[in-house]
Amino acid sequence: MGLAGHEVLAAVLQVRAGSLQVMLWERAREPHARRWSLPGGGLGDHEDVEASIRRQLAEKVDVRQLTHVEQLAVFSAPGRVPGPRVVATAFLGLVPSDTDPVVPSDTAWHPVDALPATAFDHEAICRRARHRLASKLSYTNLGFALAPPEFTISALRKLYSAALGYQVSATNLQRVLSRRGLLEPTGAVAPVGPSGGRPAALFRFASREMRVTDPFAVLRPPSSRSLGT
Amino acid sequence: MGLAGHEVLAAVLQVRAGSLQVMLWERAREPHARRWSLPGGGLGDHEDVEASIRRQLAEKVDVRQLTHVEQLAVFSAPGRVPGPRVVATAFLGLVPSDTDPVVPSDTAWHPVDALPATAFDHEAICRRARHRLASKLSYTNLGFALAPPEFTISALRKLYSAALGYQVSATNLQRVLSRRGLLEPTGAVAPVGPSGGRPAALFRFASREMRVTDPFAVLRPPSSRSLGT
DNA sequence: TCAAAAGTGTTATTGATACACCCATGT
DNA sequence: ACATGGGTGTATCAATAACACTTTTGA
Repeated sequence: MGLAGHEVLAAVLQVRAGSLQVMLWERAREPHARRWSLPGGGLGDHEDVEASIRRQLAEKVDVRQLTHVEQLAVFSAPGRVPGPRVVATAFLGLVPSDTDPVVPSDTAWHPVDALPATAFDHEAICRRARHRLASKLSYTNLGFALAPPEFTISALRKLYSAALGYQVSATNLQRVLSRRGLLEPTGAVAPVGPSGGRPAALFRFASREMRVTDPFAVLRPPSSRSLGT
Repeated sequence: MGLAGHEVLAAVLQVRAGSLQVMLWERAREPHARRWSLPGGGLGDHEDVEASIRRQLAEKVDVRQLTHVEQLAVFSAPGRVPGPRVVATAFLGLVPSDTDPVVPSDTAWHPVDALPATAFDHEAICRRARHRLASKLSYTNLGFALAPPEFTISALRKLYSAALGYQVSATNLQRVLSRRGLLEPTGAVAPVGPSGGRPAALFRFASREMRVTDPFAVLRPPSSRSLGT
């Protein structure tokens, strides 16, 4: 059984100021000093990889602000970091847009499509995280992890547009999510803006656990209609 | 950086005799003697996890018969195997149905919905592999990895039905795959069976590289039509 | 009364399922 | 001829994109 260093890394994503951003810290020491790096670190002996990444992120960001964590992939190229071989398990983490975690002074948020110079293979991990997020927004209820507990439809539209990288229609977004039973009105309305206009109704996600909502894109099992009676 | 044993494991799936089966070997020694286990082993110092699983599978099955290999997930619970901690990177492997790999005497194929007593967390890995395969058959061209180079529509129907676990219609399967440009006729026809009937036309997959064919189930980007002119 | 923002109704389109029908070949 | 599958045409259904229209409020 090969012995190898094992680290866990997370691309923590949040929609900030209208764009999808990732949390990075600036390396002070070699290797790759002054380059930006994903948070993470070594795997402890008595924790699994998910517990480990949650523990390590707790040093950067309040755990309660992490609304979703999932494995992305293993990165294991022998030369991915200088020196002895280190295998990395990469994660995607999500933080809702209404929080502004207090981060250490070496840590900052960067728009995912304008990354600074990054360390090691961390840019590839960011790309993977972005892609996973965009995919899951389409076929799961993962939007809850980016959104505050309550939000207006136009706020939600901005979140989805930023995360997907293209504009989505508020009208159709509401209808798709409502038909699937993901969205429910709270009954309250948001305060109105400086320039008037109708106050927006507030909504929440019906569930804050990730659930697949579109399991069979095609090749669905036979409908119950043709089986019944 | 935590040091940990690292192993790679693969659930190699094939449609055999009309059912989806997984390759397992029977453990001779403790721990978990007489239980069935996924092929794999330790990660070497100079290979990444994918090279490693391909190398280790080569001992069980001719590499050229492996039409697809992809990462599933990391399994890392501290107690997943007795003794010192071992982290496992699990893979899905696929073998086309027209091959019958020569396997060692301790190794055999088992239908995935009637598994024998399995070792460690290997049953969970098999479940994960099954689920991944079924999902990807719906939104990628992954069928090529289960199918022979040429096949009739009804043979393909049997493959998809076995892998998905429910009957699919030959008519609609052909149309869905053709519309997406995945399937192309070879021009040849298959030899006719003992009881007559029209000879079936032969088809092949246009590409034998995995490609996503249904990238946006919903929340598609705006169509080119509304952007043009 | 007007402007701004929110939300609804309606149509068109796309892509899938279900199913009837026609075709080609061996016996 | 006819039985045995293979393949095609077509009706129907479901979900979504596009867009015009109505509603609600503040200035």
